[in-house]
Amino acid sequence: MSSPASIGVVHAFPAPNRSLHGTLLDSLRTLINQGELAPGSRVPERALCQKFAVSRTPLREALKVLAAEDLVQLLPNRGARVASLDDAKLGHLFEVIGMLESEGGRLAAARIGAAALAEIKGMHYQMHAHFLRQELPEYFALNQAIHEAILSAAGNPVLMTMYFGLSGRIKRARYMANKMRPDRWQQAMDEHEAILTALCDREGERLAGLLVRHLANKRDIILEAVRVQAVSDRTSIP
Amino acid sequence: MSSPASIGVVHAFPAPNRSLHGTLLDSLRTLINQGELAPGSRVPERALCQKFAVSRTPLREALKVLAAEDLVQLLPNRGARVASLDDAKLGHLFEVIGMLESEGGRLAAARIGAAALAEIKGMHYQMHAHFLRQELPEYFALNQAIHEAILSAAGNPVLMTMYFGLSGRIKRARYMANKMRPDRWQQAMDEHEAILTALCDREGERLAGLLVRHLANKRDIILEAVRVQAVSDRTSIP
DNA sequence: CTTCCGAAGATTGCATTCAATACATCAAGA
DNA sequence: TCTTGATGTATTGAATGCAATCTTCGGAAG
Repeated sequence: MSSPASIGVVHAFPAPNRSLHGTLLDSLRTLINQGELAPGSRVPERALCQKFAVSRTPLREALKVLAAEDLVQLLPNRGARVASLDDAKLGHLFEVIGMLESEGGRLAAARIGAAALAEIKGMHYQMHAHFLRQELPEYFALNQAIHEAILSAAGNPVLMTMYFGLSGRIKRARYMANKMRPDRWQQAMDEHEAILTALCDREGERLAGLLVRHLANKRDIILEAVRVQAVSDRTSIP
Repeated sequence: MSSPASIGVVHAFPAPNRSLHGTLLDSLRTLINQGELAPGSRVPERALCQKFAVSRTPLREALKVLAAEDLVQLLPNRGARVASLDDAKLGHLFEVIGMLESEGGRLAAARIGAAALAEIKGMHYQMHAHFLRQELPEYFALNQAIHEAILSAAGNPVLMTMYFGLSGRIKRARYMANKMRPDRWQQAMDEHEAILTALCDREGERLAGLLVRHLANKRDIILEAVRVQAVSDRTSIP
C-alpha cells in the first residue's frame, strides 16, 4: 500500500528536509538519466558544485553511492566517469529485471488483495484510455505504475528496492525510446490486457510467463532505439 | 575472535592500491557482519576514525554507501546506526535471493560450458570430503563457492552483482549459524548432490526448483540460529 | 611532420575546520 | 521523588585547505 505513487515524474527538486548528498543523488541521477551527463564522459566535479551550490564533500559522497550502483565509474586519481550502457549490459539488466518481475508477479498473483487488484484495474483502464488517445507520456507513466503496483503486491520490500535500483539503471535507455511504432504499441497493450487477466485469475505461472515476454519486447524496443540513437550520435558529432 | 573494540590502530586490510573509502567499506562490512558493530547500535564515527587512522571524510563516504545498501541507517543529524535484521527482512532477502539463484540456475543449465561444469564438480567432491570429515568451515566455503560458480555460469554480471549484494546483507545472520545439526547437514549434502546432477543433465527447470528448496532449508536453519542468538542476547545483556 | 619530454596548471583524495544540532548534566520547582 | 528547564559539551553535516597526482601545452629532437 505504500505505493510511492510518484508516477513517472522525473524532476529533481531542491529538497528542504533532506541532506545535501541525498538531494544531490536525485539531481545527479536525473542528469545521467536524461543524458545531460553523457555516458562515458567525465563527471565535472567543480562545475557540478557550482551548479548546485554545494561544496565538493557532499557531491563526492553522492558519487561514491552512484559508483556503488554502477551508474558512474570511479577511476583512481582520475575522478568519475558516467558508466556507459552498451547493448550487452542492457541485456543483462533486462534479464535480471525479468527475473524479479516474473517471480514477483508469481508471488503477487498469490498474495494480492482485492483493494490492490482494484487499483491496478483502474490504472489499467486509464492507461487504455491514454492508448486510445495515443498519449504516449501518460501511457508510459501508467504503464510503469502498473508494473510497480504488481511487484508491490508481492509484499516484499527488498524486491521493490532491487527493482527500483535496476530500473533506475535503464532509465537512460528508456528515455531514448520516446516513440513507439503503432503495431508495437498495440501489442504491448494486448500484453497488458493478458497480464491483467492472469493477475485477476491468480494464475501465477501464466502471469510470470507473460511478464517475461512483455519485458523482452520492451527490451527489443529499447535496444532498437538505443542503436538508432547511437548511430545518429555518431553521424552528427564528428 | 580478537579482543573486542580495544583501541588499537588497525589497518584492517593490506590495501596498498585502493582508495581509503573502498578499504573502509570492506572493513566496516566485516565489522558489521561479524557483529562487532551490533545491529541497532550507533556507528561511532570518531572511534572508527581512530581505529582505522583515517579522517572522517572517507569514513563518511563509506557510510553513505553502506546506507544505500541498507546495511546502516542514516538519521539526520544523529549519525548512522547499524541496520537491524529481523525475521521479516531476512525472509524478504531470502525470497529475492531465491529468485536470483533459481532463475540464474536455469540460465546456467542452458549456458554452462564443460570447463565450468568440471570445476563445479571438482568443488562438489571436495566439499563432500569436508562433509565426511565434518569440517564445517571448509564445507561452508566450498558450498558458497559452488553456488557462486553456478550463478557465474549464467553469464550475467549484473546478476552476480545483485547476488553478492544480497548475500552480503545476510552474512551477519549466516555468521550466527556456525553449527549445523547432523540431519540438516546430511540433507543439505543430498540436495547438493541433486543440484549437481540436474546441472550436469542441463535440466534447468528441475535445477531451479532444487535451488529454491535448498535455499528455503538454509533460510530455516539461519532463522532458527538467529532466534536462538536473539534469545541468548536478551537473557545475558540486561 | 611526428614523437618525446617537461613544466605550469588543473583536478583529485583526504585532512582539517567551522557552524548547527543533538545529547548530557545538573539544578530548581512541583 | 519526579518532572522540567538551562547550560555546556559532543557529534554531526558541510566547507575549506593542502599535498599528491594527472592533464595540457609548448618546444626540442629525430
